[in-house]
Amino acid sequence: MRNGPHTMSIDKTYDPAATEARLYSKWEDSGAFACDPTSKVDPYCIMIPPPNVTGSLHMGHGLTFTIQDTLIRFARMRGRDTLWQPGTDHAGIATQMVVERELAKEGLDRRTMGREKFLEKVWQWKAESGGTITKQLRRLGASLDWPRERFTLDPALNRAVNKVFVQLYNEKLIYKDKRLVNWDPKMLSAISDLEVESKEIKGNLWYFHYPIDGSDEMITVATTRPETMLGDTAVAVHPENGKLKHLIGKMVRLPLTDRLIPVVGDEYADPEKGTGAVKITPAHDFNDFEVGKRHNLEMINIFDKHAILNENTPEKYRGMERFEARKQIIADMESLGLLEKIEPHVHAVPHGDRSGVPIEPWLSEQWYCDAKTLAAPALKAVEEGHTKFVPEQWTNTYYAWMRNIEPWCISRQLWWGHQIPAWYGPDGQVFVAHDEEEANAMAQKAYGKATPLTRDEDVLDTWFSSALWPFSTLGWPEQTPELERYYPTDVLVTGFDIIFFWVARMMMMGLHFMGDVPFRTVYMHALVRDAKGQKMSKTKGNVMDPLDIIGAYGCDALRFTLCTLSTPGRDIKLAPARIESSRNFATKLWNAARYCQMNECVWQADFNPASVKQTINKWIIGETVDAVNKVASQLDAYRFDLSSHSVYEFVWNVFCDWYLEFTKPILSGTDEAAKAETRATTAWVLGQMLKMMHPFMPYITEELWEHVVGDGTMLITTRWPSYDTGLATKEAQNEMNWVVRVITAIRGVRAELNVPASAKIETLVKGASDQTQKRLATHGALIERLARLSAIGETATTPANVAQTIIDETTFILPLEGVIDIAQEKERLAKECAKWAEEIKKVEAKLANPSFVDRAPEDVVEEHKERLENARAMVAKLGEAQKSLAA
RNA sequence: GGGCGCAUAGCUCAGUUGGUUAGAGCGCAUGUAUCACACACAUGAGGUCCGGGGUUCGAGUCCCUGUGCGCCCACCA
Repeated sequence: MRNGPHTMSIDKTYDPAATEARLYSKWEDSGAFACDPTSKVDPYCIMIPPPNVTGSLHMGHGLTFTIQDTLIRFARMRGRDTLWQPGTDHAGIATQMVVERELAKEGLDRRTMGREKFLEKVWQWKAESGGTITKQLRRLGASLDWPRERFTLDPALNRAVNKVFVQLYNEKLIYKDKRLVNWDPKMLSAISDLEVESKEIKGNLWYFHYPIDGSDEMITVATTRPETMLGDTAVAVHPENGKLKHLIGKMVRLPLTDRLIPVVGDEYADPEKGTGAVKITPAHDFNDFEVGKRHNLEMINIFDKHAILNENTPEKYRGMERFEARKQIIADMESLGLLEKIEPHVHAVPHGDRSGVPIEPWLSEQWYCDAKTLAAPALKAVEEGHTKFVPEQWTNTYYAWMRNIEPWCISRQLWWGHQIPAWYGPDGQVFVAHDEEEANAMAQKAYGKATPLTRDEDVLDTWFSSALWPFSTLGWPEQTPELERYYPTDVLVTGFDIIFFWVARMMMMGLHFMGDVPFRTVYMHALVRDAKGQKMSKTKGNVMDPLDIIGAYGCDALRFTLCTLSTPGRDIKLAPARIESSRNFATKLWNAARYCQMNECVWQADFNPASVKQTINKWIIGETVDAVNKVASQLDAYRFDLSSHSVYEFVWNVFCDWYLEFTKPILSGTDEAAKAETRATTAWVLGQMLKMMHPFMPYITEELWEHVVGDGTMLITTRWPSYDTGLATKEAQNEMNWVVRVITAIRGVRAELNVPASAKIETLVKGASDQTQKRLATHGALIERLARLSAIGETATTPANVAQTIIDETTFILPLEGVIDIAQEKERLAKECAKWAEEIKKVEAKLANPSFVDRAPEDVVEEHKERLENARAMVAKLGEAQKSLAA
């Protein structure tokens, strides 16, 4: 009879843990995850957003990787040659901070260790903890092509980074500049604008008097940062400010210092703000820097890299930390009688997103990338539709940022990262080269002799190497078959929080170096929040660990839940109840499969769905085809919520609730031909369900595939169903819908009249058409079983005191005399009658409106007419039924 | 200051180019140990589609406006 593994009976309960461990290895070992660069079929590629190498899986990962895996599995089943490129990111600042913290526990400090020793430690740390995230990805069922795993600091990727750097430098798109940067005094590094987070701070506005030189007059300025006054080199007033413009050109004696500074006229000074006069500290404020440039002002840097006051400040303040200096200066100004007042003031203060400390605009020499130039083609590519955002509204966010893009500060004063490929000669001459050898050769040429060079100490912003990810992982700058085949990739799946950090920069670099966009579509998913909609955070204690959830409910339950909640434009509120219901869904499928096995519904490889004769089988095959197509088109539209819902509805509400119940009378009956056909159909439908569920719930479906099909194939690599839509017939659908309506109606009457579920009662039909007669002959046994009837008879007249329900032209009579409460039944009928009467009123009003009849499309009008007719018939029949009760 | 999103059942959310009686899950109520499944089955209750105005024969859906909530960017006088 049966052969292969499917002869093993399906256990009474599904054991996710055992299944997940076994099947993941089976898939991975079989090579199912691997792409085939030599293949002739269409490629499909997704680049993983590389998680931090030392990180561990959180719910945001859970979501993004579930979506990616769902897409990859779906594409794979549709016969595409899929590459889901795995890898991890070195995450410069984040990782360096983690390792520094670890070292601090041992009483070690990177500065005393030195660069080389420290980097050794970081690599060691990476070796120890770097596997965590990839192991966890496997637990999610992620079907990544593991042998192709890359790390952003791999030597090959370093070569790509250097090549890009050198070329952009030669094209003058990377340059060194001395200007204000966002300086993080804790990290002791410059950071980019994007790494700065504004935080609302309740501070003060201090009003200081500055004496005008050679007069008794004072000019008053307001500041939130008193300590910077030591670096003031001017006071600005608006050139048209009537009250203050007479001071332009005068000199001010800057208190606490001996310096004389000018009053300048500049439009930056807003007469409405503060006192109308503003102190100018060009070395410590971005706006003041611009004012300083316009007026050729001196720039006095008063901080060292720790934001401690330096030798450019009066001796008294030297060595003070910035906030300590602030207090002292306020006190000193007050004792000089130069503090006018203090006003409470709420303002935004920039903080380093990693260090959490206020950043300091600080004058230093850094490497910059000319993002404006690179952004132009990246903007155009989206405008022309070469890359599309889903949901579309993110396009605007992308545009807005790209159009106002500023130079990108790419150098970091860290050790962990790609060291900048620039070398300096003794005189400071710069040699930007692919490697030291090339730099030496350049120096030899420049100096006419071998000259020792020192390498730039800085490393590149992590996002610099991430920006190259879509092509560096494929082997660029080598012209590999992979690069040729998988670039541009199909879709990038990511959160909107890194649209600027990463998406925009991949676009810029991809277009510049590959001449094409890195991905055709960008799918932006939401943020995962807790059940109450709060952001998950350790401090709030509301973090849900995906691995805990997997342990408790199974991986498939978590994945399915995340998909169902993935509605575009809405954050995901992850409630345990939802995960539970997904787990229940998996159990439902499991039990349905058990039913099939118990009833010997055996998969037949040569089953032809067009050959079935039984209406229930024709019907379910049509429903299956519809469901498969619906799921596919919803997945194509990235509607994971709708597609998972469609799957759920079909499996539970169509297959389990109705079809399996329909099979029962046949499978326990005596018509062997019908039985055989139904068994084969059931197995076939179950197989199709496993296929359509597989992208969402890979484990349980693969496990059941072994039992149901058992021919040694793996579901992961089977083909997604594609059928002739002609398999769905309107007749079968109408007929089975009618059966469902009859059963539901009778059940409803029974329940409302409190007929015990165990009581089998008779029903009589009155006024049945030929079609209904025929249908009753076919499906009578089925209706009897599901509506718990003892028999279905016929009558020409309505007996007294019975319950009735009307389906189309037919009245179904439940002779419950003595059982039912007449008054209650009357009320039930009256209620239903009222509902239809309401409908009549509404539709009549519409049809009586001449402009509706004139202007609405004909079919809509026709439909309304039918509705009216139907409603009138219902009212008439219900009226009759009521009369029969009164008799 | 600039921009974006959301508001539908007690809760979480669907609702396609405007067109039957606005749907689902959870929760709730009632009943059921029925031979796949109590993580289940059956039946039911539950809605001012945020307020106001407009377009239209017809608006949950389109436009304007108001309110509430959330997010992004800019902003250290």
